[in-house]
Amino acid sequence: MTRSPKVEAKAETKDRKLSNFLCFAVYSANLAFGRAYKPILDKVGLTYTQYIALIALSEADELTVSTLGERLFLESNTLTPILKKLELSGYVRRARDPADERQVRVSLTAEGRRLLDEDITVSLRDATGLGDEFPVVQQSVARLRDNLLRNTQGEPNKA
Amino acid sequence: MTRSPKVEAKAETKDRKLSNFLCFAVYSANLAFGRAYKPILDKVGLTYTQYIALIALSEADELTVSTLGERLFLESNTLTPILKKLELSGYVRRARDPADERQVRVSLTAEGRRLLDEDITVSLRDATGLGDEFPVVQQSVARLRDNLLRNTQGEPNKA
DNA sequence: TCCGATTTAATCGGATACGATTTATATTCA
DNA sequence: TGAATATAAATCGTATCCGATTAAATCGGA
Repeated sequence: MTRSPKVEAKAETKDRKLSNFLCFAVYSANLAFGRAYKPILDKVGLTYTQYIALIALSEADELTVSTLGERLFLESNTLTPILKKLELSGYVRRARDPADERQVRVSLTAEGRRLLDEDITVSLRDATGLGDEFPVVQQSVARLRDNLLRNTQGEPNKA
Repeated sequence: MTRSPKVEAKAETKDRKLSNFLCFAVYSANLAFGRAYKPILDKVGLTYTQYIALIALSEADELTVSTLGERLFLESNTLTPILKKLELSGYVRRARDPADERQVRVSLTAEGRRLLDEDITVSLRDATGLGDEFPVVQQSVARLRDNLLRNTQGEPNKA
């Protein structure tokens, strides 16, 4: 009943299914989240990423673009256009820091803070169907992210 | 030691921190995966999404664009440009189905199959740092995705 | 049979991601 | 001081995502 190495190799090949890929689970779950938020955010004229940026700002105001980017894992090339739209929508203020004109400080407007206080996405907590597992999954995925970033950072062409 | 409702409400407000958002965890983990794959996929001239599409095709060949889209949770508006690039790269074949000219059948080329057989992303399994938890997290995230899609499908303006 | 309804891809416009570059400001040190 | 360096944000080109529409092929009922 011992399986030969050849059979095991073949079994491994068989295992390469989409459903076995953690990256695909995360990829498709992210798409699902975006679609779940869409109808809710449409009502306030926000996109998914814009909403996430607002949440980041609710934690600490007057952040620079780079600091905000560190929290969101994004850089100015992605963030700047998003913040400009949020400014145009009236949810955010952008202003050059007088002490260092290179930096742009971003903060919520009263309108932006009011929107976040409404907590428009409460209903989605149930939609995840995770129940008590919710915080566990959250922790696992966050840890996964941190591990990936740490273990693949700065070794672009190792082998 | 009983906390007043006001205190609990304040605690809930505090909970609305970025790190506590499951959607943000998934969002940022997806970014992290994309960055982890980038240096590996650059060597074979593929993008993250293109690679995921190839994996879906490795399971079943001669899929129509819609069927492939069902597995990837994407539609032709996103998939068509990706498949055209994969065809241009030589990893995929696209052909109208003679039995129904509306449909386009997609299949791997020998080159595409050879690429998948190399299993170029083995090294990333360690980078997740999840160890034995790997399949558990995968299942949880997949379940999260399925729940979200099921619980938010077709009720675009419920309340 | 034939024409309207349906189905399938493809197209188009807007909004991210992101590598690479550019611009403006600040710092450093010879 | 002032030229080289460094830093922060913005810009640009490419590749997704996705809602809406279009074009082509098929189906279905009178």
